[in-house]
Amino acid sequence: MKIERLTNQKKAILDYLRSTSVHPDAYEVYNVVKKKLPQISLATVYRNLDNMVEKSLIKEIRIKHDRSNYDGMDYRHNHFQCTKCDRVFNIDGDVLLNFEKISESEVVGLVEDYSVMLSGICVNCKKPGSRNSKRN
Amino acid sequence: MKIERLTNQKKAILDYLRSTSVHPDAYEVYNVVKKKLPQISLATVYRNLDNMVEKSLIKEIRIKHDRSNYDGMDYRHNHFQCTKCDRVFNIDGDVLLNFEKISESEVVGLVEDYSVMLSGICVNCKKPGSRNSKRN
DNA sequence: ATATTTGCAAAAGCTTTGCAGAGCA
DNA sequence: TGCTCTGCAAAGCTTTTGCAAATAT
Repeated sequence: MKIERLTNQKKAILDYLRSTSVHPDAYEVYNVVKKKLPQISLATVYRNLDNMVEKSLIKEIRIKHDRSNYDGMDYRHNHFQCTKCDRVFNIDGDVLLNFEKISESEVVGLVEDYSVMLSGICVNCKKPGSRNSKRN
Repeated sequence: MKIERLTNQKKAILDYLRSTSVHPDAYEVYNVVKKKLPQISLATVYRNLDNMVEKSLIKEIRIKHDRSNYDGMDYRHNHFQCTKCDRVFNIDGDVLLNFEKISESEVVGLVEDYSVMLSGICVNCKKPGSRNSKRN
């Protein structure tokens, strides 16, 4: 992995993502950061976002089907997406343990559905000597 | 909403998605369906996938960050994604109620993390007279 | 019969990449 | 100084769209 340098661009992007809960996409990040660094380029934003996702400084989430959005909050949380306005809200606390509490009290709104994505190492990749690699 | 016609193309696409658990993307669907209907076009596949997602015949899921994948299984389930090979496996049963059982028994593999997306109507959109609409 | 759906090709939109110069360590 | 990072522009990919012909009902 490449050696890491802390540039103003990277700092500004991370600062912004840490300060907001609007889950912006790359272009929104670009527009905000451009106020501080007027000649930053969109390509730099993309490169840094990728970089920060890779080292788990931020998370990539899917809100719309044609782009990535980014979540810079550094505490564990989950999400609630409104099916009317598409906005995504953060849900603090452990959803799995408190699902009934959350849906009953309607902390964020009326919960109608949910989907869970577990992640980890699958049975195949756990086998000793397994050389599975990412597919295209 | 438009009146609906059942074309061979739509039938073939749905048949394929109902028969597999590989969560293909649009291009993979196109390549499989092309064996039955050699001159089907990729645009038709996209149009029908959109259409079927809209009326909840299938689900759109995000496996890779640059495209949509599709899940045609018509029973309720959730997913487990391997961080090594990126493959996505179905998890039957209620993950929220059986999370410990699933992670302890390692049904699909070693569960290291999870994320939950709830959905429904947010507090704002629930307000009477609310006219929130989808954002770009 | 006729309005929807398809195929084709082109366009659109998000994201990535090559390269020369700028800037961090 | 040396090597990474940036900005710019172009390219790459996935997805969408216009339009005339085909097709479901």
